[in-house]
Amino acid sequence: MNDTDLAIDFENSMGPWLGKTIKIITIKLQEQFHLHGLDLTKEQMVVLKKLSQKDGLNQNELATLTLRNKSSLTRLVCKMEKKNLIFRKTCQTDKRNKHLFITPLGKETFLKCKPIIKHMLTTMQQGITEDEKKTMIRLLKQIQENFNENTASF
Amino acid sequence: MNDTDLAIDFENSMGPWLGKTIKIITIKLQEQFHLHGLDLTKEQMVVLKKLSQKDGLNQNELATLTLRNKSSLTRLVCKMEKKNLIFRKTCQTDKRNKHLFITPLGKETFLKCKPIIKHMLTTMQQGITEDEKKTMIRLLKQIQENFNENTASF
DNA sequence: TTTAATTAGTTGCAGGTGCAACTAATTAAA
DNA sequence: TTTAATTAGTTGCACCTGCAACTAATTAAA
Repeated sequence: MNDTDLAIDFENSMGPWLGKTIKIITIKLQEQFHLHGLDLTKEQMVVLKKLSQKDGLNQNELATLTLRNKSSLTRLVCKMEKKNLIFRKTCQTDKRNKHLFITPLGKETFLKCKPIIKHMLTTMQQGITEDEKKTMIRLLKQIQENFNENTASF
Repeated sequence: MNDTDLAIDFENSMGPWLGKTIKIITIKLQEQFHLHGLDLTKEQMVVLKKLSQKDGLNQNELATLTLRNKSSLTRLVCKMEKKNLIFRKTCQTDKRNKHLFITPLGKETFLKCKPIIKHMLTTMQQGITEDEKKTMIRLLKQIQENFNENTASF
């Protein structure tokens, strides 16, 4: 195996570009939350979003939905519970499960997030056509499938 | 402002798709490092990559290059120095600066990374044409620019 | 029915992250 | 030249993350 075989054209690969882009988006989003006086992280926002879509998910389901380790999720929801954004309720038919519910404060907070996120997504899409956006999403889905399919070799 | 105004079509927005994709990539990459017996994080790999491209960068330069807070970078390079992947050298002409250099072990480690990354990028690109890849990168660049340009309003 | 395996969630440990306050070194200004 | 402003890097604090070992509850198997 010579040097040429190992050479990677990083600049023409999607990986690094994806990484840099998501980093910028994350920084800007956090900046906006702070600027609007929202004491909220991106991760907490996603939890609020998921519970807004489907209240009462248990921790395991939410961890799977958000591609998060269950231990990570435990701590995330602990903090959100302390901040009174959500609350936990042990399932009575199966006491292992803890269902998560969004509180009125959580709902209110998420409502405040929405225009910020909307502005974010609009800014992000400047100079990009609807078709290009659809292409982008299609390609991202393809990448995700590539990794799901290749669980064995990858 | 009614409910319709606040509605966001998350599933047809690039943001969430980007977030999920990069998350999967990160998990898979870390998995591969571990499977190949490499005691290395994605972040440490990126540092090795940057120093391979340009040895002797100072911490400030490297922080900017990697879109990382300088305090975060301090800790990252501390750990990498302890693992003997890189070493620090205080600049003699300006003692505030600390230049970073890759060690032989660092070089060797990065060399071991390369085929893994290459495999990763190849897998990622399955079912995606060269043209589509170029489109994707162009759109990602556009998104990055959108945020750079709109620093004032965003 | 008693035991074994599985499942949901928690906790210790190690790592990555940003912000703000700090030190030390350098440069600019009074 | 003495003082003030700037710059590079570090550290405390708080947060997010995964792995592995753990508890408690439930289900399957002997």
